[in-house]
Amino acid sequence: MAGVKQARVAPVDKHDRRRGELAESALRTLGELGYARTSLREIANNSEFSHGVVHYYFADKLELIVYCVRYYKARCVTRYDDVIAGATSAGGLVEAFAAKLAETIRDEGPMHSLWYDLRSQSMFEPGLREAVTLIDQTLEQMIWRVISRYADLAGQDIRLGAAASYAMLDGLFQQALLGHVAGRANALTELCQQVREIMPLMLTAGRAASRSG
Amino acid sequence: MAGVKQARVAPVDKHDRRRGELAESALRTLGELGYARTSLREIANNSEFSHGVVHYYFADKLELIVYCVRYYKARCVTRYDDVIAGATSAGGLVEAFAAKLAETIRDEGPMHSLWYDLRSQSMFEPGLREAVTLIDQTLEQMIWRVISRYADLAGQDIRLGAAASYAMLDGLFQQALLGHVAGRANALTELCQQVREIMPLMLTAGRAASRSG
DNA sequence: GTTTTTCCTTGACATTCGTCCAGAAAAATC
DNA sequence: GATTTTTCTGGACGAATGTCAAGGAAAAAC
Repeated sequence: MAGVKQARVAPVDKHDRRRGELAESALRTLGELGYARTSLREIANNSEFSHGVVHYYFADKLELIVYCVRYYKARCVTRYDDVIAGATSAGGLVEAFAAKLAETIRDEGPMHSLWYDLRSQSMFEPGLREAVTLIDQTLEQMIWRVISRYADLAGQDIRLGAAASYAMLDGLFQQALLGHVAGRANALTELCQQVREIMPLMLTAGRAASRSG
Repeated sequence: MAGVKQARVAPVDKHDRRRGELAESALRTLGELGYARTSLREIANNSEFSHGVVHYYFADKLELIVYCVRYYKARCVTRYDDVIAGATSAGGLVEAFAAKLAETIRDEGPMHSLWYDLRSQSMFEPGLREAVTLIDQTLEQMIWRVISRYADLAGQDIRLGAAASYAMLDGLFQQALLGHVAGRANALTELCQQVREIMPLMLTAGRAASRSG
C-alpha cells in the first residue's frame, strides 16, 4: 500500500518505442499530405493502431508534431558527415556534396517538403517555434561543418558567416525541391551546377594557401 | 425575346471589384492565421460580408486562395523598382536594396509569412502550383532587375544565373523573416549586413569596366 | 411604380476534426 | 490461475469546416 513499487525495467523504454513508431507513421503521413491536411485519424490509419491510441501516448496533436520534428532531426544531423569524412580534395567535396543534396531530394522529397511546411507553420504557431529553431540551428551547423572542411581542403578562408552560408544554400536547396516536386526534370542537375558555382564564392580567393606540410 | 440584351456597362467590373475586396480580407486573415487555420467564415468575418457571399464570388476555397495569391503578386512586382531607379552608385543600390528588404519584413511580415506558407502548401496541393510558380518567376525577375542594375552601376558582369541569384537572396530573406517573427531583435540588421557582404559576390571581380560613354 | 435581375444573408447539410471515455484485451505481477 | 496494471479499441461528443439552397434586400430596367 505505502510505497509504490517500480518495475525494474523502466516502462518508459517501451513507451518511447511506441512513441517512435507513431512518430514514424506520422512522418510518413505528414510527408505525403502536409501539415494542413494531416489528421490524427489518418496518422493512426497509416500505423497499426487505432486513432484513440494517439492520445494515450501524446497529450495533443501539437505534442505529437513537435515530437515528430525532433524525431526527424535525429536522422538529418549526420547526413553529410560521410561527405565530409570521405573528401580528399576541395573539388571532390563539392561534387560529393552536390550529389548528396540532389540525392536526398530524390530519395526523401516528402520529408523535405514537410520540413519547409512545418518551418512555415512555425511562423503562425508559436508552439512549433522552439523545435523548428533548434533544427534550423542544427542544419546550420551541419552546413558549417561542410564549409569548414571545404575551406580546409582548399586552403582558403571562409568568407561568410554560418547563418548566411546556410541561408544561401538552403535557398538553393528549397528552389530545387520546389522544382523537383513540380516535376521539372532537370531541377536536380541544375542544383548541382549551382552548387558548383557557388561553393567557391564561399571562400576568399585570397592567399591563405595550404597549411599542411 | 430573341436577342439577349447586354448591359452596356459590364457587370464584370463590379464583380471583380468585390472579388478584390474579398481577396484583401482573405489576405489579411491568411497573413494572420496562415493557410492551415484560415476558414472561409473567418475570412468573411474580417470583411463586411457574411460567409455565404464567398461562394457567390468564388467557386470554392481553392479558387479564392489562388485568386488571392495572384492579387498579392500585383503588389509585389514593383517593390524594388524605386530602388533600381533611384540608385546612382553600386554601393548606394546595395544599401537601398538591403534597407528595402528589411523594411518590407518589418511592415509586411505577415504577408511574407503567408507567401512562404503557400509556397510550401503548393508542394502538397497541385492546384496551387501554377499560381505559386508564376509568382516565384516574377520575384526572380524582380531580383534579376536589381542585380542587372547593380552590375551596370558597378561596371562588372553578373556571375550567377537568375535562378541561383534569386534562390540565394530568397534564402537570406526567409531566414531573416523567420528570425523576425520569432522575435530575434537584430534579425533585420543582420540581414542588411549579409546583403552587403553577398551582393559583391554576385558580380565578377573582373574588368568589365563601365560601358557608358 | 412594377417587374426583373443582381446581390447578399441566414440557416442548414454532411463531414471531419481533436478530444475524451468506458471498457475490452493483453501483459505483468503476485 | 487470480489480480492488478498497462495497453489499446471503438464509439461518442461538441465544435468547426466547406458547401449549398431558399429567400429577403437592394439595385436596375422597364
